Amino acid sequence: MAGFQSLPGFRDFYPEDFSRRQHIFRVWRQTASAFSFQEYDAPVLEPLELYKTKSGDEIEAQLFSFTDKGGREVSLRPEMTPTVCRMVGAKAGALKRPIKWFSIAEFYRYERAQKGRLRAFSQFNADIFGEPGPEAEIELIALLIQCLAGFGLTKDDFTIRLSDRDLWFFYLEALGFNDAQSRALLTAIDRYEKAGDDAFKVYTEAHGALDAGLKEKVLAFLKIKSLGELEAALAPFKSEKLAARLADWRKVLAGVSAMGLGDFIAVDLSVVRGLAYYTGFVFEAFDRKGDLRALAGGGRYNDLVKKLGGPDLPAVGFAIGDVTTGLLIEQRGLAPAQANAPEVYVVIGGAPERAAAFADIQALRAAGVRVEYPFKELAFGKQFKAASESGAKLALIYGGDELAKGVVKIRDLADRSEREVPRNHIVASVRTELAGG
RNA sequence: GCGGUCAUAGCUCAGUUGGUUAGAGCACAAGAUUGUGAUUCUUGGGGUCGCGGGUUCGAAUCCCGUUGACCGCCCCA
Repeated sequence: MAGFQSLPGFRDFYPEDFSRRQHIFRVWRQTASAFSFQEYDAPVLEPLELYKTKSGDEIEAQLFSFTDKGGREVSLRPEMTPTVCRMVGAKAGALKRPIKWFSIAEFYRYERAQKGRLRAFSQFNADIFGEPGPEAEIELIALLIQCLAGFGLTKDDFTIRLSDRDLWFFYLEALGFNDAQSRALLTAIDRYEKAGDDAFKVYTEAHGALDAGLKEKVLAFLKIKSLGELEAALAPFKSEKLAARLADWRKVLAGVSAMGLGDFIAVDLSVVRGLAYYTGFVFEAFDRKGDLRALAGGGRYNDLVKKLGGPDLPAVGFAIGDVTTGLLIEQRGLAPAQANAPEVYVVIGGAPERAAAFADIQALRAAGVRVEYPFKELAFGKQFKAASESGAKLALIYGGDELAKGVVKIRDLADRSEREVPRNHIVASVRTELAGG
């Protein structure tokens, strides 16, 4: 056993693990491109103050933060949102709207590792800046769905729960709660699913007993699971704010349905995300079977760019983690097999044939074909075994008989058929064969 | 930060009330097999039993500490 281990919550990516993660990244990147999002990246190390400004001083306990040799207080990035807000904020005037950006990056949090939660993990982040209307939510929710459906996951595997922090605030205001009371109630609502009635303790300790009738209304609102129920619940109120929120809800749900993704989305007002910086719609993606933690989460954060020193710029965004996504893909048997297997395995008769084989191997590789061959001289039987185990589709046979005739034998390793092709056409012949011939 | 379970080969694990040189399957490597692959057989490499200390004539086994993994709580950007 080696004297050193990786740090807790950090992972080594052996080739098999790496290719699993690459598959996840590939799907995310292709999907984001299809939605016409632009990729960016940023520093792994940022000023500690950036995260304290966004999340408060308490966040430091959960950061990989330290003082650098120049005396600067710094932190490994725990998330992308503050960074991307800074980047967009700095050049907001020069960027074409809508600003649709994504990134795939590794993040670091000083927390106790658990299933689906590590200290170093990767996330796909997608954000839209400069669009105040629900069109941005439609675009992002569709992207989120496709980022999971792209693995072969279906509406039976995951669901998007949609909620709305502003709607909650306006509703609680209409019921007569003040701002501080509403905030305490949202905390209770966030924990209600897990803690039940105990969730209201924080509220009652700070603001006194909660009127039974009002509590019932809050709980009824929390249990709303459809647009129809929401409309009915809001009907008695004559609030313009509530009417405007309802109009946005109709647009989002209609837009997502028109894309054929309506089955993936569920109205669920019990999701409020405990994060104070969200200002409107919030949404989370969950494993349907419920034995994994959240797959993805996001929402609208219209005040954050300004808070971090930029212009007043509306924004919506979400993030998906690689850890939980990987677990779900694994559980559903959707992991790809041998993603980077060679396409061609070259079987070489002996030393005299090696030079000819090398010339063609290099020509094929330069043409982009994935080619493998044995380093040492081996019996034909062993080479065919190795070819088969490599996962290659084709074997090219460079034997004395073939080279004397100026040909190469191509063997299809799946159906075991063979044919001879002229050596000077080898690249074109292999391409045709790989294309399905 | 708190509580629980666990740690033996690359992987999955066995290992008696403490007793000689710590085992199996899989995986890996070589040979049987000098022009055709999934079988079979033979052989081989690989472990200071997570690490440190203690008890004992003797520790993988018992005790203490420590590190790590997993599960739950807190938190979850």
